[in-house]
Amino acid sequence: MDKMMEKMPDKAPEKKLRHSRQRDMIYEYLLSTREHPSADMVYEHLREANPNLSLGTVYRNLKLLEDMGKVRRITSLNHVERYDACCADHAHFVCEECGRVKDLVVLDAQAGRESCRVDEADEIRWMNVLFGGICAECAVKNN
Amino acid sequence: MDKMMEKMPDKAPEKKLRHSRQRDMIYEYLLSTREHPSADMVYEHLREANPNLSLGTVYRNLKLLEDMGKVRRITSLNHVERYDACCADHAHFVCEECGRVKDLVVLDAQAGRESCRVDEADEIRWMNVLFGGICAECAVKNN
DNA sequence: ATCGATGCAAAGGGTTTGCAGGAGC
DNA sequence: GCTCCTGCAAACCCTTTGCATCGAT
Repeated sequence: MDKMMEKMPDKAPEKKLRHSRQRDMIYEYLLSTREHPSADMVYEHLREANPNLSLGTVYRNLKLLEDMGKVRRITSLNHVERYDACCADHAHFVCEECGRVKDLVVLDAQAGRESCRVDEADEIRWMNVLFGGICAECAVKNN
Repeated sequence: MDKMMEKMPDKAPEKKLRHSRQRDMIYEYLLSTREHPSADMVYEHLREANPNLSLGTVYRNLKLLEDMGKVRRITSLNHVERYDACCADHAHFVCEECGRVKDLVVLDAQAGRESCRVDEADEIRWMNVLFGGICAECAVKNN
């Protein structure tokens, strides 16, 4: 039905990566910001210093970085993926109004898993905890 | 940046809904299944009995039902939204391989919220807890 | 010299929308 | 009969991809 990821059971042929300036820039930007940018936000930001960077390159490298486990994708709002360089277990809060994404500290990720009673036969590879609502800043603006 | 939801602070003009056979069918199907169908899956299913149903109608009604709070949207995998008629707090597990979405009982949703230390100034309207991995069925198939 | 990475632009694919005709009330 | 709703198809928009060229090793 959907064409899901076609990963072989964890032993992909893995062609070797070559070094690339663009990939470095993208990863460094993700490390430096806490705004959880979308591909387009990354593109717009880096393009200032690098006018002929292409959006396709941003997408390709974000996917590579994700496969390498250096970046994670937060499925957010309105069909736009947002990216985060920090891969530790933590949750997010999205504001429905301004789209801002905030990090949340998860006190006990293991407890979170357990509290959801995941079937032991299902293998969990990741968890994504997302809260939505109106952030303090927007609430003030709306008064 | 994104064109977020344009909801007035909770008192939208709200034009009155008229009854519609299509909307009933869609909602009833969502109530009857536990497979968390995408818009397209709803469309394909209902089209068997109703050959000139249109996909646009399915999307429009899913959005209406969501606004009415009768249906919730689970942001899932690969940019496909999936829908669920049950609006109680519960979590989901998506299989990366077959795309199946399973319901999880959340033992204590309030504890879940608290364990993530959401800023008190941010107003939470919903939460979405999603686990991903390989479901038992696919693990067997891959052996 | 090889082969991965890039830029560009076109194609994909899920979702939304404009419009004319049809259905609820 | 006034509006909302529907079907159809085109438009949208984020993301992916084909291709010729560039660049890392």
